[in-house]
Amino acid sequence: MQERIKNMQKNVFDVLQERGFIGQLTHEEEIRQLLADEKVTFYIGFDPTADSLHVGHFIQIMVMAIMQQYGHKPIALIGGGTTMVGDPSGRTDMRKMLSLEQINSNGEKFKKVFEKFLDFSDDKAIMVNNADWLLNLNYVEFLRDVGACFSVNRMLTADCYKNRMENGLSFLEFNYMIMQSYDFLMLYQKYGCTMQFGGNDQWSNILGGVDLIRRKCAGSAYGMTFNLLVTSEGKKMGKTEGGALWLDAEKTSPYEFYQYWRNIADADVENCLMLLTFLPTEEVKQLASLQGSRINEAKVVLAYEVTKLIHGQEAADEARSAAEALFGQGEEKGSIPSTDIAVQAVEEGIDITDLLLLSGLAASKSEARRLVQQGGISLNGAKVENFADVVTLDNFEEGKVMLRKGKKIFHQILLK
RNA sequence: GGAGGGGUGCCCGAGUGGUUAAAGGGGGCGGACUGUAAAUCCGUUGGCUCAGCCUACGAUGGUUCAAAUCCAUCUCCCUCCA
Repeated sequence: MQERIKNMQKNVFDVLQERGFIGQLTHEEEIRQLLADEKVTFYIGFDPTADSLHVGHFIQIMVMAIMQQYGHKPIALIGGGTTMVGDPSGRTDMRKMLSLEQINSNGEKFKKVFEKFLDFSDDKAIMVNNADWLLNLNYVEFLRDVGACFSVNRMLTADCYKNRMENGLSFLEFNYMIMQSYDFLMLYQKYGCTMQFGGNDQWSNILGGVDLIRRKCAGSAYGMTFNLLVTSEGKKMGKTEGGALWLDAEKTSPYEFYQYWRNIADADVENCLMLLTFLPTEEVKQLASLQGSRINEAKVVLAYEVTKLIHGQEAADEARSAAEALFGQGEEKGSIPSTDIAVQAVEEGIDITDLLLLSGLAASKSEARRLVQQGGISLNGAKVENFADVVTLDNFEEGKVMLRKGKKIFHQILLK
């Protein structure tokens, strides 16, 4: 807490820069100055394309939270309107079109997450949905009013469109940039929002809005982008077997979530601590400087802190003790992923392959067989030698059996 | 609307009548080594009642003893022209 108060005196711009958030800026000096002198209203947009947010979004949320700590006012924009169009940025093919119902239900889930990280009381932050102004636009009116301000020639030079020139780009998607630019204009007029932030991939969309505000209102607006979460090798982070690393506990369990960060590469520890936790910079530097296997201590802190932010202290504690139990010494308690099985199913004996299938450790029997043949499966700590092995009640201790796949994936089967 | 090119396994991409469950690469998974790291090496990567069978090369129908490969129709995409 003292740390935070001390930080208060610093310019939030410097904090963001020091922590490695900042990517590109439209006007570096002006932005820095404004953030130091004024209470700035800024926005970040989130398109509800899935039923949960993921780590990429979390960085943006961190920025909003930090900005708010320093007295600035975030607008969390839910892209109920823009999702109807679909952002082509960073994509090689067109997005699947989502139904309005789907978009709305996703948007509701996003809302809940924002409420967890931002203080919306007393107008300290607001949440808006661009469906409110985009869905009922009059086409011709809009074209004359806003469309006239965009040069197709210039739009085509934008990176996000350039790489779609080969694979094709529909007119629908081509309009995305205009939609997002219009959002910024709306928020500028309605809430005095003068800054838009986003991931690096949003650069051209943000520029579009800055330009539009200048043309329509002769106003000054600014944009800033943040580095995407990538590994030291430049690969996108936050990918798991199941796709993205989701923030929703239903889609990525706290234990899996914890393990993801616990297993991060050495070289990425500092960056992740800076971007994904509120730990003071000095502490992060110190943790990241640990040498050799001691760097694992930093990974534990990272995993614990991030899990705590997303899933709460209790879930973080459970995930940590589960990990300690499985990988080291420690009482076995906590949240190891598990599957229930009926007693009668086991009484007659169940094939190990079926059990692997049931637990989700293998996607097919062939895969299960392969895993066993390659020595990748163990049951209660003993390697399974034969894929024809049958698991019976004798294998259960206190109503459960522990399966392990590979070195790090554990799964319990609970008798029911 | 016209002319041309193309749709192959998770992705990229070879393959133009049989020996092709389909080269090669990427990614994934497992193993070895380690620190629950990285790098490296080895193996594996459609399914099943697994040395046998089934399903697969955009879709449907056809030619053939035999088709991802030939023909027809449809469909989607790309390039150029309008």
